[in-house]
Amino acid sequence: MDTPIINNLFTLMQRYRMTMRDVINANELGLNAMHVRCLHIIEATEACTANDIVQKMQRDKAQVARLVKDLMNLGFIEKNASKEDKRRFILSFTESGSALLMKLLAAQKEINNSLCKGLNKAQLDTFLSVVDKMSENLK
Amino acid sequence: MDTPIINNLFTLMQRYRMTMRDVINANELGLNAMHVRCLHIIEATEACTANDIVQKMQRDKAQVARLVKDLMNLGFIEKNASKEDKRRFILSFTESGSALLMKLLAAQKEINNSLCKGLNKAQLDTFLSVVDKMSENLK
DNA sequence: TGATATTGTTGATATTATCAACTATATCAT
DNA sequence: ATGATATAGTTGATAATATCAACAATATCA
Repeated sequence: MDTPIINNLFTLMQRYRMTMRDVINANELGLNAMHVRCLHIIEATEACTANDIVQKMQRDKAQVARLVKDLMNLGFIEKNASKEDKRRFILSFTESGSALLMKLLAAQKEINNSLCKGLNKAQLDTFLSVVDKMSENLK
Repeated sequence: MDTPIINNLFTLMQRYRMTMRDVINANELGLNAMHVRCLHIIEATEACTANDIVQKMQRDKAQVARLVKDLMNLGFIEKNASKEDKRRFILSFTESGSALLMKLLAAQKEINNSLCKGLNKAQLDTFLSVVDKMSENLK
């Protein structure tokens, strides 16, 4: 049996997680990789709610609720009930959260750069379209 | 910030894990996804040892030791000390393990097919080389 | 208005991952 | 040959990630 494609992906993801963990540990915060992903999503999403994070990360809402709670307890974000829909809470950064975010964005960019080193645009485009097609195939 | 490539990969891996879990549950054994990956590696590796699995899965040896122990307790594999090096244990399938493997290989193949549906060889080749290059970049 | 759906929280638990300490065996340099 | 160092594997402790079910509050729709 020729080893399935997915194994190469497992290896890549493993390496990525380790790289990410090093960065996070280097900054010595009470955070893990999923917290960081949440922060990035909150930043990138207009009036982000917990449910937005659920959609974008494709994770269970229970998991997300806990990550958000942690981030609030750590004082990086706060939530306010939406005026249009009181079930929703809009997430936003505190001052210390914004400061943290700056650092994380810089780190993320650096990781992304080293990830893509030696690859040209055509390769990356093909890669991305294949990834998305595969996700679609499994939906 | 354009969302980093890795997010698309996270989504894909998540979908893959869910697909895999469905298949495994359908087989209704005391196994999880990592057990299944171990079995595949044992099958694909001549005189496979725990350390081979560690290398190929890029996981901690403690984690692998426990997965192997589970598989033995479930009666799917057995281990025998290598004659050349008594620290090593060669892993092999029991009869019921072989039977299980047949089913898992079929399932794996099916998943792999649906994963690659609608993608041509050139795309898949580029994809794989990019994945490997990225792994290399993070090493 | 009542039935149904959505958003988010919590409890319980399973799965996956990490690190350190340890045993046994092997290897290597002297 | 012996002692130092390295490797293979095990176990304990714990952290990180994920899943499912039950629930409260609010929204939507017939």
